Amino acid sequence: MTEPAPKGRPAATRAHRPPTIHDVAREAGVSRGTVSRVLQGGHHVSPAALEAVNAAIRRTGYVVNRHARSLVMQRSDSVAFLLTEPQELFFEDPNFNVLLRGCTRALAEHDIPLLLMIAGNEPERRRITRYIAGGHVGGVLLVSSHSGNPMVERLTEAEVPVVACGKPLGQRTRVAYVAADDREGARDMVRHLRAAGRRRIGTVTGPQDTPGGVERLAGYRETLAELGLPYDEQLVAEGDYTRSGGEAATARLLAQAPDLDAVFVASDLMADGALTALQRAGRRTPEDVAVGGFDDSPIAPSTRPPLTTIRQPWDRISDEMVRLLLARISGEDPAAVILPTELVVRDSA
Amino acid sequence: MTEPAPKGRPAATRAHRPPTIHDVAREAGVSRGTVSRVLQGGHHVSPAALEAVNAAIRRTGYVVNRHARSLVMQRSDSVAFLLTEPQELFFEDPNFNVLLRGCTRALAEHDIPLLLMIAGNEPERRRITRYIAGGHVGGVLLVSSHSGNPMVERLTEAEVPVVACGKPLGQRTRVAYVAADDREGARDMVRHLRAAGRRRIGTVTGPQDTPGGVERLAGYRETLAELGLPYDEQLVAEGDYTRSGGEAATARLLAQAPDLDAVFVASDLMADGALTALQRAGRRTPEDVAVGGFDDSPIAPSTRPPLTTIRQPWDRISDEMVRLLLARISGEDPAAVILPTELVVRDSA
DNA sequence: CTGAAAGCGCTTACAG
DNA sequence: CTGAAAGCGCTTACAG
Repeated sequence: MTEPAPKGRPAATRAHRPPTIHDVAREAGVSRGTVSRVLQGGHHVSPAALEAVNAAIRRTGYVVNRHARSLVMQRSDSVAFLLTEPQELFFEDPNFNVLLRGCTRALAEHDIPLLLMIAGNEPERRRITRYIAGGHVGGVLLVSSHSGNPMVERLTEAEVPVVACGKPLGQRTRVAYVAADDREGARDMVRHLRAAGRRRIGTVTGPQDTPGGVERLAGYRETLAELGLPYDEQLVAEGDYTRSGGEAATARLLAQAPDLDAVFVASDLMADGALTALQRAGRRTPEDVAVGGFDDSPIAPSTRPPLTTIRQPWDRISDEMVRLLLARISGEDPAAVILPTELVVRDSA
Repeated sequence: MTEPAPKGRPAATRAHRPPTIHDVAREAGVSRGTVSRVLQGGHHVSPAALEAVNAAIRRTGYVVNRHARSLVMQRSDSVAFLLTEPQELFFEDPNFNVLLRGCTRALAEHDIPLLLMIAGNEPERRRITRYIAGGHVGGVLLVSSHSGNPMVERLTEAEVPVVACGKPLGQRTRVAYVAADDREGARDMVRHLRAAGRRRIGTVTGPQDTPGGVERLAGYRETLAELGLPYDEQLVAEGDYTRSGGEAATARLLAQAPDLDAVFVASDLMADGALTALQRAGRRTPEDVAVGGFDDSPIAPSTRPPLTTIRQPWDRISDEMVRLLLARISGEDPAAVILPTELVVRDSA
């Protein structure tokens, strides 16, 4: 007694409907309400009923219909990974990959799907704001380091739980975030450089409207003072977290302070550019000029020479971002989590 | 007359519900059915009603609730981007970024959310299969080049529309795919090398269980024959699409055929490794040994020297993958789309 | 502890 | 062309 297939039926329509809560209820000899209670954690359910339902679920291969659930619960079970950096950075910087990978994994462990959203321009930002504010997403993992990002405020206004990667700068509202201890990491690197006998230590900073840009420079300054080394503006150049930006900044440094014997570069990608600039200038690394990076990104082991750097604990950062977001979603107040970094010594310093 | 906020209300619950189809209907003075018909494309709706509804939508700021829609339509409006490559490759190879970025953009233009899924091992694959087969996804963009990937068959079995990037090898079922013209691209590169005066042209291939590995080698062989150059097994080494794999394969080539004066490397990442191997061996590029890559990946302009390579049209590939998938979802039969490549001449050859 | 019932927001035959 | 009504699969007070 098979029904004739309707003409032009879309490929997406399944021939046989997957089992519903109704099938499970019948199979287990209980009501749909009881099945639902089991699904919600099994509270207020007798052991016998619980067992019967679980067995029925197994037999039928039941999987909850998330659309139905989201509809009645008035919220989505998915999480957005929202990237608001310019797209070249996303292409170039392996850190984004690592973070995206880590968050996908951490969410998968909670069986939560990740929606990738990239907001490169204002129309995109508006579209995405509308989508998220429409309640299609349970929470947002926000990657946007530059100060004054309009998305932070818009999402907060829409009452969507948000956790940022890195402390959002220039925001009036308090937002939960996870960050590595940038300042302490910078201090470790400068101490390492000094311990290796360097005295004229320059730095290529990140953009000064990003937390990493500000904090790593602060750590550099503090440690210089602590070590009794003078702070010299000629020894500081600002980069933009790109490889070519790092190369250019290092070239400026070399022109301003030809006698430098070490440079702390605020990201590995920029440090790779610094290596190129030094080679171009005929300086050997590390013999003439030692180079220290930041991130321990996937490129660090394969630069020439391999990069001494500060490891950001990306897996832990991902885990904590997801943990904080789930906490926010279930009503907890925002919190900040700062994770320790680690010096990784290779050949460049 | 504000209600007291219930204690412990989850942050995700909105204070004021977004407008529903019901609000729009009331505002426009029509029934909910008519509003829905307008939403579905405005067929069988009088111009007056259509206008009234559209105005009401604008006034209320109505956005369709996708959960409700998916529930009643029995299918999801989202698309999965499914990655089944080993994760190191995802970290290292910028092509994945470019493709992911392109697909996110192309889907965004259709207002379709992208779910990122990474299946690194069998438990993951099972979990993801269950999720997708559960109907939580309207279709799948599959990135998996290695032959015999179990996901292809499982997804086809689950009757989920699939479009692959690159021709899936060793599958019994026919699956839609989009690919660059690997063979023709390889031919262009070998011709270019020969035109530059090279006679002992080696090649580092991709894995021979991937379409790119097989096709680019085939193009190499054909062109050698066409040019009257002998095919010499000592001139061929297999790589694994990683930078270090390319370096190792090139070192083998150098040992087997010390007199080679050019090498066609089947990916830019491996070509970067090849550059390192050559430099280690004291060979200058391009003076002693010319190097041609494949991909025109983001790293190509910044290798040393900048890489001459074959451009894969990633934006078009993304567009076509999304177009094909949408066609599949609306019931069309699978198709294959082959896109032309382009020689990009820089300094390495 | 458990069942019956209402309702989440939408789409779609079915009559008119 | 249009409205009333049923129903998608689930959750959750409300009675018992």
